[in-house]
Amino acid sequence: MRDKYCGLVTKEDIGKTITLSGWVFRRRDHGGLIFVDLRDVSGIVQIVFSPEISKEAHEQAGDIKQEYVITITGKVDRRPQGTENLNIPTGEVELYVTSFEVLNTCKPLPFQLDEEEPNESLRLRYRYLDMRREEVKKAFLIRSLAYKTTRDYLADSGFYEFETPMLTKSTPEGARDFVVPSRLNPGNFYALPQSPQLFKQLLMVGGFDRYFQIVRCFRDEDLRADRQPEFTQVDIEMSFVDVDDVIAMSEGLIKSVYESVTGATLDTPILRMSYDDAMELYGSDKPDMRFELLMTDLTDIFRETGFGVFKKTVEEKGAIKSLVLKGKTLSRKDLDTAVDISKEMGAGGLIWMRRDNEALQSPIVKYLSDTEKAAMDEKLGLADGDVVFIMAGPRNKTNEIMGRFRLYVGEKYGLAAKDLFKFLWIVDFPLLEYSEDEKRYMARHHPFTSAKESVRTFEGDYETIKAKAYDLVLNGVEIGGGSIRIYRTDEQMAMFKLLNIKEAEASDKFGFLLEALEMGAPPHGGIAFGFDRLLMMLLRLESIRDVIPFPKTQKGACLMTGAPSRVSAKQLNELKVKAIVDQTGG
RNA sequence: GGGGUCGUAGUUAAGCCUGGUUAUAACGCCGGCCUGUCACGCCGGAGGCCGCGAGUUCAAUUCUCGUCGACCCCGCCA
Repeated sequence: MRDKYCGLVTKEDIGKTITLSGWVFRRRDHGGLIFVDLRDVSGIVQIVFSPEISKEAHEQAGDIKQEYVITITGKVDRRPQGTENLNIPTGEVELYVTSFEVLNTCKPLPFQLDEEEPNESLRLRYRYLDMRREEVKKAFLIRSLAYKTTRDYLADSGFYEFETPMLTKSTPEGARDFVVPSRLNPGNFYALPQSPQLFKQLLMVGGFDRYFQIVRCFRDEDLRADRQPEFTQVDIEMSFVDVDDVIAMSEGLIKSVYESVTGATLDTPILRMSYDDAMELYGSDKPDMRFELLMTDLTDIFRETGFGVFKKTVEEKGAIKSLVLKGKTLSRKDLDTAVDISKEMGAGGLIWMRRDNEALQSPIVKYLSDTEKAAMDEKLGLADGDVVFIMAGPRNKTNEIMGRFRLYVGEKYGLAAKDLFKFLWIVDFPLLEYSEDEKRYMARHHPFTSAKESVRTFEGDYETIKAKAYDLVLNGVEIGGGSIRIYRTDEQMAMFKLLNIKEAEASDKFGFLLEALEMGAPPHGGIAFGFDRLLMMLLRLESIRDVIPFPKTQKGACLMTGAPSRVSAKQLNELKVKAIVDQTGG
């Protein structure tokens, strides 16, 4: 049906008569001559219908319209001098059509493929048309390349590829599960995996040493620009490793994917930062490193202050944190806006200071002593024109809000160079987090994460225990995370105890894992990368939907198929499931 | 669960703040002309429940409320 791809016709083909097949992209009918850009996955090539070559073909070509599928036979020729199109790879040649056949017609399109991007709902409803658009096609071709790079790298590094069950067991902790009723076991449900976490650990117990899987995962939580209910992870687990081994392997993988996707070089090792430093300096566990704008702790300067807000913060052992914005001119209105924004973010307030004529100007400057002002000048290295933003309050909360405010300032004043890729490892996460809701400690990562010291024998403040867990961050977005796992039953049981998971519950939910740990489980650990997110970032796209062929809307709907939808009473009966909402009407 | 933005020919947008005659443009579509275009060009034409429902008003695309849908954010979520 064809001798080669449209986009691959070259000067080498001049003089040959070849057959091509594809879609009619654009046609330019000059009456006497008709030009058509014929498109397939590889690109486009210009074909010419001329009455001098074939009167019949030229006449019939009047009927072909946008996106008709045609197969043509014609002679490749060099374009007449002066009519070459250097904007396309095949622009020096064209085909004179001797005969063609319409393989399929196409109704008028719901949107044009070569113009402004249509509304996203429309794109998703007709995703198969949207995919014909150049930029969309490109994203999916690159996605395919990224699969290959990933598989090649991991296979070359001694990893074995496995598939793990999609119909599996609901696990507590973590995200809400999607559940699937079991017809053979009425009243019982499978859960779709949030990740293959336990299976990959069991593969290590099974002795496979290095596992990977490019795997679909499911989480029934609310969607965001970078979150879909089903998404793809590159899931990895390794035996006889510690943190540095997993990180080194990961850097190799990320480097090869990054380089194949972007064509640029990635220098490794990637910078590492402790969770504590990230929170203190950037107010985030996924700092955007494309711009500096570090937070500086001013608490010490105001130990003896007379200014009420700061005084109260010091007394309550809170923190006074600041950001210094250099080289930007802010109006009073800009500053007021910043205050409003900070309040929307949950700040009690935001204090701003401007340094002009070697003096600080601020609504609160009259409450500050000369010593305090001088100390600020020195600690922040202030120069005229600098703007200082200050927040005060409980340390963790203030860090987080200031961190979000930092991102706002970075965005508003264009501090982050758009073309940068800044990778960062966050390490030494706290193992536990106290949940006010549940009145107990929760595993920050998951309950199989090992600590940097034995949980079994630990005494003291549990919140100070650090986990052997790590996240990979790119431009302020988490693109992967993992940990070294607990591999001994006694440690695992101690961990469950810490999390207030009762022995009965533990054995009900994870009995198989606990048993496995008793049967010669090797030390092991791993990581999982958000494949869609990584691609989204590397392609500089705004939404994860742009790298997923058939994504869901924010309400979890597929606009093309209409899923989710109601099922028949018969289906529900077979499943012994009763819907609470009315199945017949709205 | 909460906050916000958007919804006007097939498509992308303008009009709406400040209500009033025939709702505007470009692309697409239909008809005609055109032998070197490549976002071809020129002439002509058709195409609108101004998302849906209610309210205010003499009068609503325009103002108000509700609702549906899409998107962004918080909560939630590795």
